[in-house]
Amino acid sequence: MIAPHFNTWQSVQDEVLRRIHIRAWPPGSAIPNEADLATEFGCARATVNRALRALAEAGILDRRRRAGTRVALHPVRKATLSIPLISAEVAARGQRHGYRLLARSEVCPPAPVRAQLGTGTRPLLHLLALHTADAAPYVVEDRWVNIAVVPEMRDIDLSVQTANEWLVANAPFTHGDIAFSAHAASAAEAQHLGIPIGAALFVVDRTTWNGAAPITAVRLAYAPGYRMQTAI
Amino acid sequence: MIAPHFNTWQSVQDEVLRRIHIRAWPPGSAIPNEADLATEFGCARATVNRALRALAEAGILDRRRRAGTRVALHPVRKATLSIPLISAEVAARGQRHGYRLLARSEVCPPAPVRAQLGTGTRPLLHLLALHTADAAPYVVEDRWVNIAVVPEMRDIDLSVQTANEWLVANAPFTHGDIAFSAHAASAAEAQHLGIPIGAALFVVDRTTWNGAAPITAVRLAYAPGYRMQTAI
DNA sequence: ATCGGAAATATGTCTGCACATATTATCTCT
DNA sequence: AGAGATAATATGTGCAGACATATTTCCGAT
Repeated sequence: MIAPHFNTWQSVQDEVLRRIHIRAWPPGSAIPNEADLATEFGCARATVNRALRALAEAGILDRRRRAGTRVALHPVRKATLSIPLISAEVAARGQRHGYRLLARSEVCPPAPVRAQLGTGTRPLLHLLALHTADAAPYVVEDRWVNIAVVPEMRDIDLSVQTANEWLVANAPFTHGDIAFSAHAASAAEAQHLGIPIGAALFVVDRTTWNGAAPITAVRLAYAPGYRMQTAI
Repeated sequence: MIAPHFNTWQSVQDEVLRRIHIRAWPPGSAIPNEADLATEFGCARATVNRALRALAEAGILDRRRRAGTRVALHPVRKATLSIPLISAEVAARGQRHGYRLLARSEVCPPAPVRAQLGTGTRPLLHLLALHTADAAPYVVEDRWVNIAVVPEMRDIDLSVQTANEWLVANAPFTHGDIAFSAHAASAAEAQHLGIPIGAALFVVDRTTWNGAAPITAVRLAYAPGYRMQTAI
């Protein structure tokens, strides 16, 4: 038998996937170690490592030092979805993005926002805006900005530039969290989106920090019909 | 000035992030090439490559051969969210998972499902099931299975094992797509979940293929209050 | 000027080697 | 038998060098 030859980490990855797929390596089973696979595949261990590491990142394999590599028992497939600017999102749909600032104030936020950001009773900049796609309401943006860490924002004309655009360009964040849910449209949301009260809205809640300092919390309520899609 | 020394790809990554943050390398600007950075950081080019590649995968950097590396202009942050089995999801919340098969039939699917799977007018296995968490309704599962590619499924008792559990163990998929949206509860969904008709439901639509052969299309309608959360 | 091919360049990746590190297995002493 | 120290092992990662590949730039022929 002639030993097949895999010289790229992609081809190694494909071969590993193939074996998992034909159940030569069934879920839960241990696969040979990197050194053995490298010998069998006729390539360097680093190449095998690259392939297996990528598969582990994708959730297909479980790897632990000394314990070896096994095929994930519960293949927790990971979907990666990109979080674009709303203007880019609308443009990608081939529509024209519009934006209107509906309200702006500096007030003490309600308890849930305070808890989320951890800013206590300090007043924050509160913004309410409507994004449109080809003049149709697209998403209502309800945002709280920790004005203490980005005081420059007080002087920005947010009727021409969206808060998010200014923030991504001027106040980068180190980390954040994002949550997706469904909510019934409030009276205000219904009015801005031109839909009945109680309609099902796709809602994205995002909070971002720069180190320990909270930057902003935003709730995006998308008009009915919105789908967030990705490949797995 | 003493040249700082970075010997792990993580530390290189941290330093690059730091420079992006302090705007030494502002959005859109090109950063030095790998060889120069390796010299400056006192490490191998492979180490710099590892760090920059990871940042590119995260959407922080844009890299192109010959053109070099630049800080992403529109930081399309990528969120990765894992798609667990529902039983694992419920268990992770510290609740007990329950499952009840509500209906099972082999019929020709409606047009949207036919279009999604591309199986034409061939009859498919249709399943309707309710998952519970600590006896409370959790999610309604509406699934179509391409029985032609997994005929063994005809003989499975799906009242004890969920269709998804059987499928992940016996009919692995090569790729798929997943979409998230919000929908108003239908009469049937409202009844099964014990909620009013028209309540806002978080809906996940997932379709999977094995190569060119469609395997299954499933719609998961979660009970109100469900949040899908991840870090960015 | 313009178009096409050649040169230059930055990233992509492979190799072979070494050592680090986490975790498991084993052995020893009580 | 049990607890704690010790060895073994698989993965994680670093390094130096080499070649591959995609793109851009440059230059010469028309």
